[in-house]
Amino acid sequence: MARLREFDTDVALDAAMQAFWLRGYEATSMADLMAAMDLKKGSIYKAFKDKHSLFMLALRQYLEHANRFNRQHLEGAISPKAGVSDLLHAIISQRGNDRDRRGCFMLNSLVELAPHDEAVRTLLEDHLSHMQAMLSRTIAQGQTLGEFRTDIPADDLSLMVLNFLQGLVTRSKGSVSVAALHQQADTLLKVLA
Amino acid sequence: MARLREFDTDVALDAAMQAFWLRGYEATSMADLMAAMDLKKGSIYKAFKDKHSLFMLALRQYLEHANRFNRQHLEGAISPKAGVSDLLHAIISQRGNDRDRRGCFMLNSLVELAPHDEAVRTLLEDHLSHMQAMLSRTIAQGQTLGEFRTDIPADDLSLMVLNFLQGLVTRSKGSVSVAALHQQADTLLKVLA
DNA sequence: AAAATTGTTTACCAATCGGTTTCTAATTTG
DNA sequence: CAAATTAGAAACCGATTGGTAAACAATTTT
Repeated sequence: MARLREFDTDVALDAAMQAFWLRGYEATSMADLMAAMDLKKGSIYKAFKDKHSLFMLALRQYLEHANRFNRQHLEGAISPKAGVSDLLHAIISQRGNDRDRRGCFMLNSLVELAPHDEAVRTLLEDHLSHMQAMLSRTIAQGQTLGEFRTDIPADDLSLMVLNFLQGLVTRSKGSVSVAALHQQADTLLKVLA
Repeated sequence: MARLREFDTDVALDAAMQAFWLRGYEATSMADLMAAMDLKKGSIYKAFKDKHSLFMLALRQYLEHANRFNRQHLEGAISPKAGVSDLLHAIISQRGNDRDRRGCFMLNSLVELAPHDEAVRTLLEDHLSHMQAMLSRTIAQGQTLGEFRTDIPADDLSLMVLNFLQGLVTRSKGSVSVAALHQQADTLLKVLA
């Protein structure tokens, strides 16, 4: 080890994530990244190899953060049903603060890159199935407590919630009121009971 | 009028649509479009103004086609509920034939461009609200026939179907079996009854 | 302190980007 | 046929793309 790095890798990575999140992979140029990360091109390439590797790291960081967020809301409530409700409304509230319509970085990447980029595809595949498993566990608990209908397996219900959620976030890329989204979430919860 | 056009505008536009559909707006270069449309650059610019105008025309053409498709399946069945079922399974069947994981051109554009491109955003906004209105009408009919639950307004149910559908198509950008998607659609139908 | 090693900066690279200009070919109108 | 008009082909445009090489600066090891 000789000269030491002058910047914090995590801070720089977070800045890169914000840039990719805002514009997507293709539309984010190295110039954009340099500005966002406040680094010269050489430093970026030395620390993160290339644009694609940097993107993968940024995406991984986002997924870890999203995972923590989801688990906290899903399992931090007083009951399984309250957890599902809390998660839905928390995600919708995030959309309300999203003035640039950035949406969900995971879904953006799924749409833009998953079809042509196998590394992205498998990474997101794993994330989605993990999230579904978590949801399914919570819903199954709620079923034993009588909070959710039992005529449909928890696995199927969790897939429905996930589909609903993904559609809702995608839809929020257009112009929809946050209040309407909250109402849609309540409709889903009613249907699950 | 002097010399007449050697190519069919609609055929060329359809080819452009395929190209944009496959890779998205940013990732599709003029060279890609030239190859897909089998035209030289000059001809494209003379006939379609520029890349963005060409994209808007291609997107409009797609939306018209999608609209016909949706209406035929939704209203061409023997009952409202059969129509909703038909539409869901027809869309899923399309995903099964989508080896390149192109997904839905409308949703791809919503995710990639709607946040930064107002023309795209309003166009898709109109399309989505029109589709929701159509769905809502069909579901309301089904409610009077006793095919759908009446404890939730048709407007809310239609939003749920739309969200579900969008999430499902987005999800199919990863690796999911068509059979699983059909099952998820049946779960939704069960919940609507 | 000298050598070795690593981070930062600057300049540079070929390739490609979307778009235009120029020239030629074809067709209509007078 | 001649003039006018429009389509198509090819060359060309500056700007930008992602990525690299080289020079310089800082730190560790000997």
